[in-house]
Amino acid sequence: MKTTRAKPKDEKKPSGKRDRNKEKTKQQILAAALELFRKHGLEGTTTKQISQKSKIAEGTLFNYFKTKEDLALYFFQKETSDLIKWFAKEERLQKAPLPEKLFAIIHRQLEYITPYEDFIGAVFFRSLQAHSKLSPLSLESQELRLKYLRFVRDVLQQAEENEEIPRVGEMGAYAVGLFYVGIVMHWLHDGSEGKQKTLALLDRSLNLATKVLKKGGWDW
Amino acid sequence: MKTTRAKPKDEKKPSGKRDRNKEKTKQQILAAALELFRKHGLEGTTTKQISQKSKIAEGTLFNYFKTKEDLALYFFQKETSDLIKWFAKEERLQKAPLPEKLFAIIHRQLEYITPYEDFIGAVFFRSLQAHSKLSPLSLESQELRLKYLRFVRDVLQQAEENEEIPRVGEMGAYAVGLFYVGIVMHWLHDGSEGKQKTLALLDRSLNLATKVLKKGGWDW
DNA sequence: ATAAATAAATGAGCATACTCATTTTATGAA
DNA sequence: TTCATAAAATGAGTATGCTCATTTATTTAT
Repeated sequence: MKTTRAKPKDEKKPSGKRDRNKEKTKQQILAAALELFRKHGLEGTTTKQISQKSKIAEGTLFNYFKTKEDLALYFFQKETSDLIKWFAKEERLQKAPLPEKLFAIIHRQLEYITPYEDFIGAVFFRSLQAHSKLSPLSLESQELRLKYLRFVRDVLQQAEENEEIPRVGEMGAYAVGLFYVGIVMHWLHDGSEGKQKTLALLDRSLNLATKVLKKGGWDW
Repeated sequence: MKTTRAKPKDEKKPSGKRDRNKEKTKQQILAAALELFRKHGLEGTTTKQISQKSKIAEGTLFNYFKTKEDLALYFFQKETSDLIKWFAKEERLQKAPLPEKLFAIIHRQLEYITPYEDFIGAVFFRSLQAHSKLSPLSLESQELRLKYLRFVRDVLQQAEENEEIPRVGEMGAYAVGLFYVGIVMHWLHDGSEGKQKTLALLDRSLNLATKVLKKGGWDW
């Protein structure tokens, strides 16, 4: 095996063009879809438009993504993984007190989704639902949630170790996640300039929660 | 005006048959839809099936409900109004301490949705999203949310007046609503016999929350 | 009772998410 | 280079949610 001519750039696998094309096509689709979703929202974007903009046949789209929602879900996958990467680099933030950390994290998430407001309104809540066999989102969205919860749990664990807060364990991460859902809900309704109201709410509630936690009584 | 013959049963408006038929048809549709949603879920039920079962033409369905989701939303409208009626009759419960009240309320909600689990999985979260102009849910679901929040606020207000808890105001209702969302999320994932785990979680968290609230530090 | 006006029902037709049998393209072997 | 095989692209076809011009049923006026 691996007999014939040597290729200019060495590659682990004898294949090449195929994989490269595949990846390129996938990226084309994602770029086109995100652009269209941002401009016209989820329902306002047809798979035909996406495939045209990606310069592929309509059928091809479904070789890459099982459903249009799957495609939309990719946005949240990227959002989550970008968030985690970003946080890993923010050294100053790592040492900040917990409420500041959480504020920065959620604030960044809100900034990230800002250009996609309409789209988010239509998809965010669906991205939460898992299981229901009929929904094609099930498995992937499940994984996504877990990834996010793990990230939050790590942040909280650090605060536990620093004795900033008592033990909150898994449930703490779950609570923060739910809190985030509530914040996004508020954010979607928030008509104030620059969504100030949501940011104020975010700040107040995080401080309150931390104060309450510090005060103890968390005999879970 | 109002000249001609007198009708046997006096009616405010001269009309009659039309309104009665309309109401009957609406009820037929709702009954058929709920039955099918329960059996086959939301996606598993076609509008054709619903109209056949309702003995109407497919187009007629859309004279009564703008979209299939609208039809699904009716379930939650009924759930909420049934809940409110139920609570109004539960005199013993009215006098119970807050955590017990909230437990009973949420527990009843969970029991109500139990036969529709698959369906709920697909629709519950969508019913939360408002606004997004594209979603036909917007207005009605908004109203529904407000109705529920008002109900919870009243329950909390009573607890405030009895000095069971400090003032929590609007935000308290919002928090309970969000908590309910979290519970439903947990419930959907809960594979334990009779959803015991969710019920245990419900109990524990309500007690904890009340304890924390009583301890004070709620300088919102 | 009859006709005019209005409301409701109808179903053919449309748009679109998605499928699948067929065609095209890339790969490895001879 | 040539062929056989496997992967990927294709687009006509399908199912379904929903629209709308037309038909049918009910009410009001004469």
